[in-house]
This record gives sequence, structure tokens and C-alpha cells, in this order.
Amino acid sequence: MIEVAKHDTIGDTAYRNIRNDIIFGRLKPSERLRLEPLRRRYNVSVTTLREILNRLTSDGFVVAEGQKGFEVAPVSDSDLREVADLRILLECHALERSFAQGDLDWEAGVVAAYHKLHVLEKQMMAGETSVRENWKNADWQFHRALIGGCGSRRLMELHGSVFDKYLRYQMLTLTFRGEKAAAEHRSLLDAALAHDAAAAARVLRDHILGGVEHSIANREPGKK
Amino acid sequence: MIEVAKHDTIGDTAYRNIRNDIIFGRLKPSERLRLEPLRRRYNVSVTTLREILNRLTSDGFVVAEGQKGFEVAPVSDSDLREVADLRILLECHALERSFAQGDLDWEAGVVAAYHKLHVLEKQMMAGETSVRENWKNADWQFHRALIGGCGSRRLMELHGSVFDKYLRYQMLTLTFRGEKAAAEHRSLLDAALAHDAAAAARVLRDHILGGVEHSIANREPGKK
DNA sequence: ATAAATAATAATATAGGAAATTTATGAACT
DNA sequence: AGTTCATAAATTTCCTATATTATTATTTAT
Repeated sequence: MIEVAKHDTIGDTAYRNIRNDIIFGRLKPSERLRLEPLRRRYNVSVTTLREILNRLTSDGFVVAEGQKGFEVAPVSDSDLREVADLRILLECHALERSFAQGDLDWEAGVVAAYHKLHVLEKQMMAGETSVRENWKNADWQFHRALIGGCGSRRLMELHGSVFDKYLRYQMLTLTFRGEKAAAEHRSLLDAALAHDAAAAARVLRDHILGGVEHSIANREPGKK
Repeated sequence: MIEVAKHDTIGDTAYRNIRNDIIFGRLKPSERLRLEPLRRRYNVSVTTLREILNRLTSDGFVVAEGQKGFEVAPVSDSDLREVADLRILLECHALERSFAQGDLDWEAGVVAAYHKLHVLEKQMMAGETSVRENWKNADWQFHRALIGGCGSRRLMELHGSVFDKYLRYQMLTLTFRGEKAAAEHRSLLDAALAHDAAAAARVLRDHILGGVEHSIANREPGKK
């Protein structure tokens, strides 16, 4: 989800771990993040931990209130819909740019990413839930490959942060959307190779909104 | 630019100060941010300062490299164009939502914000450059008021972060765009009261792109 | 002049503790 | 019983001091 830099510090590593733990639900929504226990869990000092939590606060994965400390960002259906709406807006826009400018290297990248995703989807459909994180990673890579030719660093950055928030909601749901999502990915690949941005946008919209409804229908109990 | 919370800590205050100093150009693009000098300047400890710089890094106003420390995010024409493109995308989208849902309170808010902006624009045109920051603040408030009825917290948040990056580029330019921008603001007000989102979007697009070209033509020397 | 070795500088990370604030506990009161 | 208030405990915020590590500048040797 986040690129691994060459020279990363202890803080960078722990940052990625905590961020992933939020996205993949190992740190639950609205969970209080007490410094001392967390410090132990991630093997860093309080100082370093606070730096990390400050970053995550700006990222929107953690909320900080007054001197009450930090907690994991809460979730809600309305927020999910907002996130999905933004993802559609940004990703469709990027798709258009990318399809217009994408060259052969870009196409190759898309095909490669699709292949990986496809294999993992088949494994998921066969019931191998152990590859859940790998599969979601491949999903991320495929969508990123599609928009990779958009030519705007800022757009990619913004899309990444929105995508990860959407992804978090997906990971909070128990079941696998499966065949429908897989078929949509296939359609996206076809549209990409045909450089048909309008078709891709239509599919993507359904793809994302379908994910939202699936997510709300199959959410973990106790969340609202 | 950032709302002042009731219970803010020393860190929050210094964060706002540093952020504003970057946006308003008192901390120059690509300037190295040495911890010790900065610590003195903002009257905080290194620990707190690092927390702040970490937040600003996630915000995109500061870049951190390996263990080489922090520096103010660089600027470039291409980045400005990317930022502007995103602002158009997000703000037009928000405008549409806002115009469709905006009630009488929303209209009143827009009128009020326009009035303040209008007065400050006249002062600027009369040569009172001392109100520069107030004027830009009013500009911010007006644009925020226009989209304030969009009903999406996430969209508002994202727009805010993009707007501030655009604003930074505006503050790096020496001259005032004046009458043209003022006329566009007037058109936006009219479109808002008529709830004509399409017209507003057209004006906004010109408004932003006009700002970009003005900014590039009148940038401070020594920047690229 | 180039490359390797060394010294100086600065950033990262930890520990420990003081001040301030929130949260928990229990007694007194309506 | 439920609320209010005061006190105690826990926690966060913030600082100083210090060790470690990486980068940058300087010197030395080839």
C-alpha cells in the first residue's frame, strides 16, 4: 500500500505497520490508542510513537482530540459513501487522462497487474482466505496501474489516500464479493486496452458503488 | 485557513503558525528546516517540532528525506498546474452538490462571505497591500461558502488541503490579479443565487486557470 | 587530482520527568 | 436513585538530556 523506501527509519517502519493495522482492521475503528501499550506493541518510544500518530492524524486514519489523546478514526455508512464518491470522482478523472496518454508500456503494466489480480481472485473464490491481504494488494496495484498514465503526481497521491480509506471499509466486511467484482475487473482491462475511458468510467462507478452496498450489507456486527 | 479549536495545545498553535508561514511564503520553497533554529523561532522543543513537521509532511507542505531532515515542499509550474487541475475537479463537483442542496441559510452565508471579500478587494485595488492576508482569507471563506452545502465532510476536507496548496502559489506571486478576479467572484455569486451550477463551473474554471497563468507570469524571481 | 579515512554536524531515537488535563472514585447532597 | 462536588489516579503533553546513527565537510594518503 505504501512504497518501501531504501533508507527508512524505525519510525517509517512502525508508521507503515500501524497504518496497515488500521486499514486491515487489526486496530478497530474508534479504538483508543493509549501511548504506553501501543509503544510496547510496536517497539518504539513514546516520542517516536507520537510522531507516527501525528502523521496518521493528518492522513485521516487517526483522530486527535485536545489532550484526550489519539484514537482510530471512526467509521460510518455516510462516511463510506463520501469516500466512495470521492474515489469515483478522482479515479474516473485519472482514468480519462491515463487512457488518453497511455502508451504501450502502460498497457503492459495494466495487463501484468490484471494477471496477478486474476490469479488471486481465483484463489479467493476457491476459498483460500489466507491470501486476503495479497488479493487486496493486487486489487490496489491493478487500479493504480489503470490510472498510472494520468501524468499527475498530485492526483495519484490524492487517489492513493482516498483509495486506502475505501480499502479499509472493504476489509471491515466479512464476505468476499467475488465473481461480480472479478467480472468488472475484466471489463476494466478490456476498456483499458481499447482506450475507452467512457466505458471504463461506467464500469468503475458500478464497481465502487457495488462494493459500498456489499460492504454495508455484510459489515461486521457492532459497527454502524 | 485552519479552524481554531477550543482546546489547542502548544503543538497545535505552532503547527498552524508554521503551516501559515509556508503558505504565505515566510518559509520559502525548498528551504531546509533545521531543527535547532526552527525550535527557537517557534518556541517549542525539538520533540514537539518534529511532531509538527511530521504532520506537515503528511499534509504535503514539507518533505522529509531519509535521515537528512525536513525541508519546505518545492514548487514548480507543473505542480501548480496539477494542483489547479485538482482544485477545479473537486470544487466544481462540490459546487454542483452544493447548488442542488443549498437552502436559504446557505445563500445567506454566501452573500455574507461575498460582501467581506468585495470590501477587501476594493481596498486591495486602492493599493492597500497591508490587507493582503485578510483578502486572501476572505477569498478562502467565499469559495468555502459556495461549496459549504455539498454535504460531504471528506470532500470539504480534501478541497481544503488542495485549496491551501493553490493559495500558496498565489501568495508567491508579487502582483494582484484585481479586477478580473473580482468580476469572476461577482459572477460566482450571481450563479450561486440562481443555483446555476453549470454557469458557476465555467466561471470557476476560468477563475482558477486565470490565477495559474497570472501566477506563472508574475512569479518571484529565482523560482522555477 | 582522486580516493579513503577522519572529524564535525545534524537527525533519529530513547529515557525520564514536570506540568496540565482528563478520567475515575467515593462522599455528601437533593 | 441520581446528581454534584472534591479528591486521587491515570494519561497526555511537553521538555531536557543523552546516545546512536547517518550525512556532510575536512584532512590525509595514494
